[in-house]
Amino acid sequence: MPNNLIEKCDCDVIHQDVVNQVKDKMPQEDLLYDLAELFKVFGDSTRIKILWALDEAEMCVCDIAFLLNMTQSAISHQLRVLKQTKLVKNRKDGKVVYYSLIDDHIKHIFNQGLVHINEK
Amino acid sequence: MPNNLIEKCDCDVIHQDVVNQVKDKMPQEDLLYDLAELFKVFGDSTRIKILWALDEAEMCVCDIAFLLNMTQSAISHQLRVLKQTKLVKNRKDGKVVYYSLIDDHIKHIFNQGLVHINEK
DNA sequence: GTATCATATGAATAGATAATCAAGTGTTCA
DNA sequence: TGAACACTTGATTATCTATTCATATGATAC
Repeated sequence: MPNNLIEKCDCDVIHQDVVNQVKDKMPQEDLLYDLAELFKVFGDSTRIKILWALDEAEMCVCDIAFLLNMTQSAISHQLRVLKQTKLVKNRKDGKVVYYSLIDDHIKHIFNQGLVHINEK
Repeated sequence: MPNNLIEKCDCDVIHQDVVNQVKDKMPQEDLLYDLAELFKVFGDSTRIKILWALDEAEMCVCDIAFLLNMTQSAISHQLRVLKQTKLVKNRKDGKVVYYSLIDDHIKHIFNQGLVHINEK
């Protein structure tokens, strides 16, 4: 154990061999952080609904707000988040802005999540 | 539009046909809520790390705390969340509590997430 | 121009949450 | 029995976040 590290766990029963083995197999810190950030985006039912809806059809902000019975402002804020995460794109037609999905893996990730839920 | 509903969007350009079509295809509100709750659990890098680690090997609280350089208490709190979500289980051996994964879909969900990240 | 409409945005607020700290279980072992 | 240990738990706190409200932008139509 390097002595320049302040280890926060001072347990005696640590299984060093197992821990080292696992440590070697763990992905980069950054990658796991990015992964958590992605799931954080999915971790809100409003955004889940928006993504699910956009997987069915391209829609304008107004349509989504009406569909989910929420204010246009709330939807707009969430669409901003989804756009920053590169999950949705938009096109402008006059005053109206149409949103659609970028990534076609999304539904697959959702379905895998549902598998877990149905098994509980 | 049923007049007993307070619609929060009063736009004029709503594409009624599209909205209705999407509405029919949307899963139950509860299901999408549960799905968001699941992803919320994945939306924290500490929990992601714990789950990834436990996918490699069964470990005690102490091992995980040491591996992630966090306090045992913080890990214990997160393990509680993961247990409530039925993502991990534990067994007791004397003073030591060993945790392991329940669901083998988890890694698959993570890998799908990574596909999205790598495509950005 | 200006009125209207669809959307965006910034500030504010209420609610959620992750880590910390301190105290509590329950087990082992001397 | 009681000290030591692995872990849990409850309260607290700092931080984050989703919605709301008010206002801004940018396009259309008159």
